[in-house]
Amino acid sequence: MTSMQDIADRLNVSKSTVSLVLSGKSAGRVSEQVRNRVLATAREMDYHLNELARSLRVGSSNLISVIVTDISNEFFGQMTFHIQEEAKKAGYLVLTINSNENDGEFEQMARILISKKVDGIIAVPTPAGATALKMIQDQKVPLVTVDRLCEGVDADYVGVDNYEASKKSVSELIAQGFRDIIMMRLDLDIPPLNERERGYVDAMKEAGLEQYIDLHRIRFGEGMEEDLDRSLGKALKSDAVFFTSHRVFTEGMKNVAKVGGVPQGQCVLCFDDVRPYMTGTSDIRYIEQPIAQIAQKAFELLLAKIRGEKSTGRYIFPTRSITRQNFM
Amino acid sequence: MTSMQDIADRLNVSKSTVSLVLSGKSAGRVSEQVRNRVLATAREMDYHLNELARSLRVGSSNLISVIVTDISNEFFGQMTFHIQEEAKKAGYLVLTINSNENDGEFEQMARILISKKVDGIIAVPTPAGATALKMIQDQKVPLVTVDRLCEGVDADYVGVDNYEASKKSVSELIAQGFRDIIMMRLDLDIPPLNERERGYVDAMKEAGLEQYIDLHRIRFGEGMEEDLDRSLGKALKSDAVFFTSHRVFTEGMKNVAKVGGVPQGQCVLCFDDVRPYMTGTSDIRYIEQPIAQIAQKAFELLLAKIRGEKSTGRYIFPTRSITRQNFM
DNA sequence: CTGAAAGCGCTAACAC
DNA sequence: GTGTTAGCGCTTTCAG
Repeated sequence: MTSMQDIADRLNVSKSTVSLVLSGKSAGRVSEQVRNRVLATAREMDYHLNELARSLRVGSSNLISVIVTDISNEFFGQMTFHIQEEAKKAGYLVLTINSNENDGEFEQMARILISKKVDGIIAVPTPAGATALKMIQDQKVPLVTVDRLCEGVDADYVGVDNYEASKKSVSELIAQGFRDIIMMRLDLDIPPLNERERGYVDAMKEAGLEQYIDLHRIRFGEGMEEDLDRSLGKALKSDAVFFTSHRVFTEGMKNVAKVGGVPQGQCVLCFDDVRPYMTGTSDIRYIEQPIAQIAQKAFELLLAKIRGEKSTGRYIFPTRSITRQNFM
Repeated sequence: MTSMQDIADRLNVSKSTVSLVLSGKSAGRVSEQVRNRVLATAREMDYHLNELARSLRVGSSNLISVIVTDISNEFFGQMTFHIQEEAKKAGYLVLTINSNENDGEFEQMARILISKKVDGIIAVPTPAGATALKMIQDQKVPLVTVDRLCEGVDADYVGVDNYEASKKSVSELIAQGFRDIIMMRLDLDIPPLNERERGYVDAMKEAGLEQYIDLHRIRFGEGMEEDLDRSLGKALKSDAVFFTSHRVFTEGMKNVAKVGGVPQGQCVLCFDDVRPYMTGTSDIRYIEQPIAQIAQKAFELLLAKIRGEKSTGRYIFPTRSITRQNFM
């Protein structure tokens, strides 16, 4: 394919002149005439810049990466989408990576990204992702973590107060007369889920309902459906069920479909937007995280880091409890 | 950061030797002793290959790109996910790009990807994406198109028979006694939606139900909610409503939530997996596209192209109609 | 078995 | 205003 040299040869100018023109740095340094001829031949010869060469030379790739644990989780899908839109505005492309909640994959991917010389990484750490995060930092690649705080790693973080959000929503349910509230959570040892569990447990205790506390741990991946099947029998007899994440909710719903739907009078509570599911007569509510804001903040922090900012911070955004009333 | 030269200097060997070892090409060309010392110091000095330099030298980046029109559409989200998994196995990373159904963005992104020297592109073309596709082909970047056939461009294509799938499902509804079946489709001039519409219309006509044909076009983006609001009044009074894509379905469901859910006895039909929505007493069915297979085939074709395959082909996969019975 | 040297395509000093 | 030159970090002949 055509290179700057090719254009230079054709025009009998040097490739530095061509470079100046094509990279828009010709202002006052190249004559109008030459400029136009370069531009014209570039078009004519169907020239496309070789970013690889440019990146190698200038030491930055205009590429960032977003590593999430499960892209098929709508929450992360949305987050990635918003980060991409922000990145696009700033002239960055984004490599989307899926770690599948797997520490090994996370580390391996971090290694590859370092090699690729990405300009920065926004990551949702896997359960034991600290080593990978440290490797990223050792290589001086700008890093911001999202959704899950990783203790022991001094990196920017943006997320929500999962404990408070969970506790508040459960307390609301209790105030409205629900007693037998059970919780379905994934069997992953990650801070958000642990916090949501703690919020639930504390809310129940404070209301004197410890005898109703009922926690179901659902395996992530292999065995999920089986666990869901087993737990759902119990769930169907309760007053309310609290799904602690979008993924366990949708999977749970597939199972609920098998047994004829959510029982009359039961309330379903879920973390993350499930608006499209609030269609029937059943009472479905959810806790909304401000995804767009989280994504925006994460990218903003990353950009600051890329531009040399040293200090790190933790940013907590507020959640909202959504009940159907909000739509009427 | 450490380079091969640094390691070479430390060991008093040449960087070519280091390169040989580190790229695994040392078999029988470098002594066991030197090999081990190189490996050890590389680890010690925390060496990470600079892929940019390698790519520039060898002329390939181990990077492919997937361009979809709307990543927040679950169908495309899943597709991207599966392509990523396939790519990972083959040692490729994937740049996920969102064109937002916009021809201009599509073309601009194609241009950037060409500059980035991606090894191949899997694209869902925008409505008038032919020029961008041609540009990609002119630059000899391997290309396969998915979901939407772009007439006038000789590229690999993988998708489903939208006309047949739509017609068959509508005919089934009619056979089961539904008459007043209305269709909700996005206002995008793209082959799959046009085909699905044609399938619906033909099924209705063949059953002598042309007087019931009722097509609602919903704007994509700005105005979507407004259009949905207007159309849904009508929809609620019909026997059945056919949403032609996942996006219009979920958006529609948000609206349905406002008015108290799907009316008793009404049937909702949709393209693409909506299993988690089949929870209530309402009759929800869907047409399933074999996403994983489509993704796999697309990547397989791309890989073949990357490896030099010249001929192009079109691959059509079968769909399945899913009704609740399948889950019992 | 190991080293020297060229070059991928570009940018940025620095000269003229 | 324009050209020369060096060099980003790597791979790959080609010698020895």
